[in-house]
Amino acid sequence: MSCRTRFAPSPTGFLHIGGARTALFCWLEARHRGGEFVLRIEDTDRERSTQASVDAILDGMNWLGLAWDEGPVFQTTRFDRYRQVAEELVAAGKAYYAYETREELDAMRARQEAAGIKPRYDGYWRDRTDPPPPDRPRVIRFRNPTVGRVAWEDRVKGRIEISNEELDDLIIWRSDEHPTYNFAVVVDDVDMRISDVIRGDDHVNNTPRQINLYEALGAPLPAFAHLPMIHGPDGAKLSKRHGAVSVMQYRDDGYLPWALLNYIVRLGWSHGDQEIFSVDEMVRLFAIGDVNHSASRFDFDKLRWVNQHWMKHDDPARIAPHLEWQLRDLGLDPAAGPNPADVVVALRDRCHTLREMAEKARVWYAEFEAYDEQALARHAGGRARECLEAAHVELARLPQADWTPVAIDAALRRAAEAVDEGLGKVAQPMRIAMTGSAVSPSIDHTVFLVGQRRALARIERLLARLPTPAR
RNA sequence: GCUCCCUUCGUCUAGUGGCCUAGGACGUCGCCCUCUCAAGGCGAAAACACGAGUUCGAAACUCGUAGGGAGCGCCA
Repeated sequence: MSCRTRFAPSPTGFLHIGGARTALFCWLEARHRGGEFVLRIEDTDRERSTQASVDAILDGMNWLGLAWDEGPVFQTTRFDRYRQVAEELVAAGKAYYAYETREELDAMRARQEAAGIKPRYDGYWRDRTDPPPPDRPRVIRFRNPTVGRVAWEDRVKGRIEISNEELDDLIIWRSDEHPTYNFAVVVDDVDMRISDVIRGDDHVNNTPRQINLYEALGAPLPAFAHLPMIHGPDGAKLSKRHGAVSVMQYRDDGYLPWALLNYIVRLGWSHGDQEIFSVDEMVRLFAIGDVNHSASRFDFDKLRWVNQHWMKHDDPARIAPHLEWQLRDLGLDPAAGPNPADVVVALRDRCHTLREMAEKARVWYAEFEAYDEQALARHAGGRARECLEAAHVELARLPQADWTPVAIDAALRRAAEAVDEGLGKVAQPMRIAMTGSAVSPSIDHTVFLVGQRRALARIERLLARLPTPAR
């Protein structure tokens, strides 16, 4: 059987980090083995499912670049099929009608909990042949085996075994004519010929009853792989405060999609000591069997480091479009300044996200408002005026074709020499002239990106503000 | 309560009985480099949850204990 995996979110929210990693692992396993990856939307719960969530999930998948080969398949389009299978099971004696009301079931559960035993359906209608009572809700329950054990070799966790005595006769068809989750999943996975069910380990407990369903349907069992959870930095469940926001929030915050993938692939999976993986490498090296058993915590510091790594080591031209997106998001016009790829080169050692990069790039796309007074006080006194004047002379002299960081560096060094000072004495006032502050990338790049005309104008602007020396 | 799962530096992890005086990475700290800020280089502190057992030998295997997580719906 060739490899077919699926990612099956329910559209009741956006795609968050946990879902994204599940999707990634499903996608990687399929790609690695040359198989197919199916996207299925589990929208049987009409109350909670929304179109907005469907769109949000699709957006997230697209942004991450996790392309699916089939789907999205909506479960709501398959109700006839679920009903047909449920009725076949009844006809085959593998499922039966039951007529309890919700209130009766709640009361049964309450009694069992009070008695300190695991709440389970008592099987009242399991073997009853009396005619159906009138005016009662009717559901279909699966006739779960009562003896024996269910076991499977989980591809992540190893052998897991549970006694059938722990299971009860689950409802597969609700009184409101909807299938239930555990049933729809199995019918879909069988029909879609899913070979590897990869999902969060909150589903381990569902697996044995699903296996029984497979067997009742006479369907071949897929391999199961249950992924450990991802927690927030504090070890608690991911909440809005930390990771449980939409993956799109990571785009807004300035993370590269492939950097986010690199970070999350290492949550629970590793390949020796390697930390950095391109998407191609992940596909080549990933194997679901190498995934860890234990939950992990989301660490923003490491994500930021990985993101910077990719900003530093990728082709700037590949980063530039993402920076442009951020510039626009800040209300800046990328056309009103230098080539964004050059900005990437100047700033990538100094920031961890594209957001920070765009904010720092502001001075090249718009005039800055005011000078940093503290910077002025520290660096604009002494011989700052002479240094700036010398720099102005040298920079004005540069032919346009020589407006490069290398030539600018040489020019500023000549200026420093002319006033008999170290480069630092020229660089700091220049920095203030260029950006208004005492912090910026190396002075040659800073000046280069401002552009020649604007650079000269900015020197003049600062000179005009400095007190005229008494001659 | 019952069932299932998990447990190596603060965090992500390497480790499949001797290569472990437990390795790497993020973060932290120190030094170097330096036109600011970074980045980079070098270095440091930092972990096998606990207890028994198996074995010549255990981070690794077994059993217990503790701690954490998940599930026990006509939710998914």
